[in-house]
Amino acid sequence: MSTEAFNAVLRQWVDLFMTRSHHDLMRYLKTADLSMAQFGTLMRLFRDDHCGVSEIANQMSVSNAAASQLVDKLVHQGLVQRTEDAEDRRAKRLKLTAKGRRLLERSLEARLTWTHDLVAHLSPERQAAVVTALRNLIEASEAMEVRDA
Amino acid sequence: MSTEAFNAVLRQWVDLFMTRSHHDLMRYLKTADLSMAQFGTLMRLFRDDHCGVSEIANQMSVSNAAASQLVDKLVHQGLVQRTEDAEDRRAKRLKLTAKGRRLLERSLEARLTWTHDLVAHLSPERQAAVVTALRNLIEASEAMEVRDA
DNA sequence: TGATATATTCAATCACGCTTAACTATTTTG
DNA sequence: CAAAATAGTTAAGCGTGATTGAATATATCA
Repeated sequence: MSTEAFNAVLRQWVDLFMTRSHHDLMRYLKTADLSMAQFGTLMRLFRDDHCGVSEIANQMSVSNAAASQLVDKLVHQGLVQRTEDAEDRRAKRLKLTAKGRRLLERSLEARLTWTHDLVAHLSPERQAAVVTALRNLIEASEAMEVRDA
Repeated sequence: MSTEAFNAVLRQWVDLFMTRSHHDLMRYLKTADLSMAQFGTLMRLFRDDHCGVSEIANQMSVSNAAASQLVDKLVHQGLVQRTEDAEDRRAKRLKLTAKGRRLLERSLEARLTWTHDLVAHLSPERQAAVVTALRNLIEASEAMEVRDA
């Protein structure tokens, strides 16, 4: 057992999650009129605000110019706030607005539509076990360094 | 506790998973030269092969014409097999090729890069608990009806 | 100070994917 | 059997988003 089983089951779960939630995400992005790169940008800012345009470019695997345009649209939509960085005035500091945060939260919600009935298929004991296990997983994830580029 | 806690922790996990794995997926799709819709199509076929063009269109929220073009590209890349349906000769039957399946599997792998060190941050007992819990989750998911459009 | 590197934006261009509309082939219906 | 509906493909046009190459402003270094 151990590592292999752990990775295998994690993989299986991700696989299942992705195949089931992809459709919902696509529909949501279409109604919200967001490109995948824009959505990724919002997610990046959700995780960590203090972030410049170059970092977005790197994150999304596009050019700096493209990232600049992309951010510009998000700013015009009122989803992102763009201010000068006081310490390095070449750089901009990007931040989600309250509106942007709300939109992102709804998108996560959209990916979970299919799980609404999931709880009914699990006994209370199993539900509790899942909750504990996921909490441990989350805790462990947060303990890890956030990988960069 | 119960349902609310269950949904909350599931949501939190999905949130974390998405924000961490999005970058890896983007990079992978870029190197594999796949659009998000193409990737979604592969995932759809991974879940269930016996599927026509219209269903892809519905799944991806695009027109039939767009789905047809999209599928055509995947066929030319050797990722999807397109054959006539023997029972209804108007329809086509789409299926992943071995190559398509491999590509999709690697893409799932790409999304799990960041979890490679995760196991080190969990005690063996907790690892075992996670494995059990996820297996239950997977089992429950598979017991559910697959939602359609 | 002068030279170089970094962060971002602007402008022009280009390519890709989507949409609509027309068309073929097959099946179903009345 | 004729008419209508269904499944899919093809073609033309369009819009969005990406790239490259400059331009601008700031920062760092020798």
